[in-house]
Amino acid sequence: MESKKGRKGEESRKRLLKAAANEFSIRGFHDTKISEIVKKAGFTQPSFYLYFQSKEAIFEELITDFHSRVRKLTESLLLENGLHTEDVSKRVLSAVETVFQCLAEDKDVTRIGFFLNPEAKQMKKDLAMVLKENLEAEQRLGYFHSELDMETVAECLIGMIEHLTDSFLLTGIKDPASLAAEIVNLLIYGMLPKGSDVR
Amino acid sequence: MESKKGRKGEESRKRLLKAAANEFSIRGFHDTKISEIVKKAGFTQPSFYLYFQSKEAIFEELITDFHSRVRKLTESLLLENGLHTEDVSKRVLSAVETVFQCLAEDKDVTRIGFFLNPEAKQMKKDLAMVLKENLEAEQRLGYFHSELDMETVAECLIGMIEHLTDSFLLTGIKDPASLAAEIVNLLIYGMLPKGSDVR
Amino acid sequence: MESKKGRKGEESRKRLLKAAANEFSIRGFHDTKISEIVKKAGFTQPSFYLYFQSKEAIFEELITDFHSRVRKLTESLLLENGLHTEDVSKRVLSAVETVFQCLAEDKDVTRIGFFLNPEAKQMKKDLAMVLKENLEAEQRLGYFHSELDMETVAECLIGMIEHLTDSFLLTGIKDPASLAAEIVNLLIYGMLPKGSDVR
Amino acid sequence: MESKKGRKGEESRKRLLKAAANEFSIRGFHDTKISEIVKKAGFTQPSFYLYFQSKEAIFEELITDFHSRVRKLTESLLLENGLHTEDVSKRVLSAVETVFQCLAEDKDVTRIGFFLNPEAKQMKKDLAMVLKENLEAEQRLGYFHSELDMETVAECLIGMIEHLTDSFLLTGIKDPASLAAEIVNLLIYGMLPKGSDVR
DNA sequence: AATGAATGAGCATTCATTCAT
DNA sequence: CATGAATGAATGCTCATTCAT
Repeated sequence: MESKKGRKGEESRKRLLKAAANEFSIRGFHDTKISEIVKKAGFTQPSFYLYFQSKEAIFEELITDFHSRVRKLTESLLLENGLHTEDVSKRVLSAVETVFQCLAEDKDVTRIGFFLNPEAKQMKKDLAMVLKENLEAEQRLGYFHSELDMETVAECLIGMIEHLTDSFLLTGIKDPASLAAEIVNLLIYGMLPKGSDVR
Repeated sequence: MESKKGRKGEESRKRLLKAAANEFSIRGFHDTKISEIVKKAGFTQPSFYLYFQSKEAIFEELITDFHSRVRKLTESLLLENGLHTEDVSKRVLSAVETVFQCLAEDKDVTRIGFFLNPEAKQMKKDLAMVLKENLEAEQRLGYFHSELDMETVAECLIGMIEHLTDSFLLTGIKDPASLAAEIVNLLIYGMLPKGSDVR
Repeated sequence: MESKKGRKGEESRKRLLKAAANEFSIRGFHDTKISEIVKKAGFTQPSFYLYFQSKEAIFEELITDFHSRVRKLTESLLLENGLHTEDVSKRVLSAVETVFQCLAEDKDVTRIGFFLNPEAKQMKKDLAMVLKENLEAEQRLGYFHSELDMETVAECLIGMIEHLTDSFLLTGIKDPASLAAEIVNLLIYGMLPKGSDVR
Repeated sequence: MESKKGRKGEESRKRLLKAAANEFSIRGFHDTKISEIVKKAGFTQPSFYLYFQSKEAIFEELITDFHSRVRKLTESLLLENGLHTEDVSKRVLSAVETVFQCLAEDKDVTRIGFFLNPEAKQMKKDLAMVLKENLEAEQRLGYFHSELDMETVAECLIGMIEHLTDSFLLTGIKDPASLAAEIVNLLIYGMLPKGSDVR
């Protein structure tokens, strides 16, 4: 079922995946009909089953795709942890921007994997943990003040990323770079005016 | 159809609403079956249609409930804008806590109205606008530094609230007060250590 | 699903069972379509699922019906074993006739349970064993000659019953009494002419 | 379409027939899928249609094979009718054994042609008629007692053969010779003990 | 001689909804 | 106020079969 050979088959498969990603991202799992996926891809219904076992299966595959993309992201974030550029804010900025770039790669798939997928919660938790570790490393080096609970910070960061992705990134209103800048600027420097006595 | 009088009828209606809220919040709109709602409420299928026109209708009603709750929230936030306690952070804290309290009132309904509902986006946008206005008022009074784009701040705030609500509030892990404290502490004072030269 | 109350429901269920029995017996499991069963019973498709879980389920139920009928048969055969009328051939005749009568009770169901059902083999084996025991009891009393392997005899009997049922009983060509008479006459007295020296 | 020449083609055709016979005999007509036949034979689906017009066609061909085998059988039975060995029982034995031998030749094909095939009934009828004629010939010569209805006897014989074939021959539990012996012994001499006064 | 790719036609099943009581 | 019984409308999936190479 998935061991077809030729170039053409591989291409048809991709066409179906793309059509499915789009339909799922617009309509959600249940309101997406195989008949629509297949029509969008220019096939008839049975062709679908030439490449995928079921509606669930293709959904799963899209999610798995997203999963592996996120895995690569977390790995790259861990690496970044090592190299220390002169400025903390630059390092954090770079990390957040990397996240947004990853989420911008394939918008339909992101919508599915990051928002529709019921297991997305775990994925976000994982991502939060990586961010937390990076932040704690910086904290130990004295770049952030020591009382901050970095787990909370990481969760807040995830929340911001999530919301801004949904509202501005996937809608095409803003790009990864500026979203990252906004978040980091806010987070790092806080909202109080320059001279105010902090605590 | 929806204006039955008797005490008993009113009670049955509420039982159905409650059961529906729970089912929807667990399973989402499409995976929720009338048959399950009705079973949970201790009725048979036709009884459902004694009180609600359709599956959509009961979902809408739950959303409307949530909507009006949120409307009250925004109104109270606007009012709070007027009274100025000694400390900015206290005022912001109070506002954010109010939001969390509102979202904690009925968890099932919040899940539906804030996360499942496709129109939730608009509601969040509205909420963001109110927060933005409050923040801008404070900013004009010099409590926050002037370059901050308060729209972005408001959106970030919404993101954090959203995520923390989903992960900690609705799961019962944390309460409104502590969640509000965490967010505000982070947002207001930023992450840099006390003595660092800000900008 | 199967715990409906009213008289009417019970009646509808029976109508479906009857229609299904007929369709299955004519067309076999696979060529029988729910749509036909339902049409024959005067319903629309979904009604079917009001009473039966699936096509498999209704087939199973028919088979189970047949099974319990056969079980009663074997029990009555065991009882008959006790009462000894004057004549062996009469006793055997009565047993075989009982079998045919049982198989004639509901022809459609017999066709399904005795011929279509893949588990029919086991049922026939069981039936053969009961017959064998009865025959051996008679044999021990000296009514049959002692070298006969009663297991073989029972199997042959089953074969005859099976074939005559299929060819003459279910087609309505012959009745239980005459079929039983024919078989028993042949079996008991053999084919050789009266005076020939047996072995 | 069915008249390919080459050696290899002929061989492929046979491989398909064999695979089909096996699948059909195990699963029956409807539960047998072309895809399985073809996999078993080591081909891809379209190859099937290189040799057979349809699923029905290959089934028919297998049945026809069986048919011609049975035709040869009946012819040989008619011939045997002529040669009179000293003993009736030996002649009957030989006939029945010939039948079993024929049915044992290719078990898969027998299962298909003798049990699955809806036209098997007619074939059995034909076979019964031949047997009947043979038996009547013997009867006229005084070898069997004259009141016996040889049609019934023939039908009973068919029933026994059928059942024993299904239960013992095709399962490999017993061989043609012993099966024939058991049947004939029972049929010819009957079940009553030697000395009992017959009728 | 054989295959990768695609399709037409059909069927079981599900679910929201209604009718008569 | 409530229910037993029934249905219209979809949709996922399977399978034999064909086309182009």
